Amino acid sequence: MKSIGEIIRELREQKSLLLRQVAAEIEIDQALLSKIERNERMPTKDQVKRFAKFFGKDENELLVSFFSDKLVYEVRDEEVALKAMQVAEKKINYIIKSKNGKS
Amino acid sequence: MKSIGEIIRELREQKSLLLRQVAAEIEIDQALLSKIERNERMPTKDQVKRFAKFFGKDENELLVSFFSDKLVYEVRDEEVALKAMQVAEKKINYIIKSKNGKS
DNA sequence: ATTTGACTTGACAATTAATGTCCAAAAATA
DNA sequence: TATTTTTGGACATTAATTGTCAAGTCAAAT
Repeated sequence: MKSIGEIIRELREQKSLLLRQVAAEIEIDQALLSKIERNERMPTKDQVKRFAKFFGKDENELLVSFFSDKLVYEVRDEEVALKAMQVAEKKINYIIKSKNGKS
Repeated sequence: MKSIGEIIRELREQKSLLLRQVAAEIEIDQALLSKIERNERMPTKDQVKRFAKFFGKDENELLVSFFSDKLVYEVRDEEVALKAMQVAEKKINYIIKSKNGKS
């Protein structure tokens, strides 16, 4: 249940790399990477893909962390957060069904 | 499983009101209301509250529709949409637990 | 104690995304 | 066809997010 930032930091530490080294690879400012790792800034989708590639991690796995963080962020301090999330899930399910199984 | 826009349109039609009449009450441009009803624009949270009050609907009920729409929108055409939503729900649950039951 | 290297912080700039407005065009209604 | 309602689209405005830079903190090493 880790945030995208925590995951990235762990991956970096596992490889004993410095912020500036990873930042250079991903082509972002090291201050920005620092903020991303501490969840002070969200990376972009494209950056997440680059992290996945660089660290040899499954892209979709990281994208799930990334998007779930964004979703949580959207309703973080709303009273109806959980309910909204549950309804959203149903809506997504419905959309997916319409897309595929027409029958 | 209706969108916030559809709900608002239905409420307006049930009362046989014109766009301009409701728009005036809510204090928004009627073109904007038209767009909101057709999901071409999202209302703001505050506008949703005003709709609820004006139509005599439960505020939280409308807010759930509103936020769930926003959540869906965030991941609408992502492959990992459903998975991300499920993980987000778990994260929300976790956050709620931390907030309350400290045990 | 000073220097060095890694990381963090904060103010600000730049970019991107969303909402809001106006007016003309379309559609519906009388 | 005249009138009224609704919609479309371009543009303005505002808000939110990401990105940058320079200075600051902290710890380890010397």
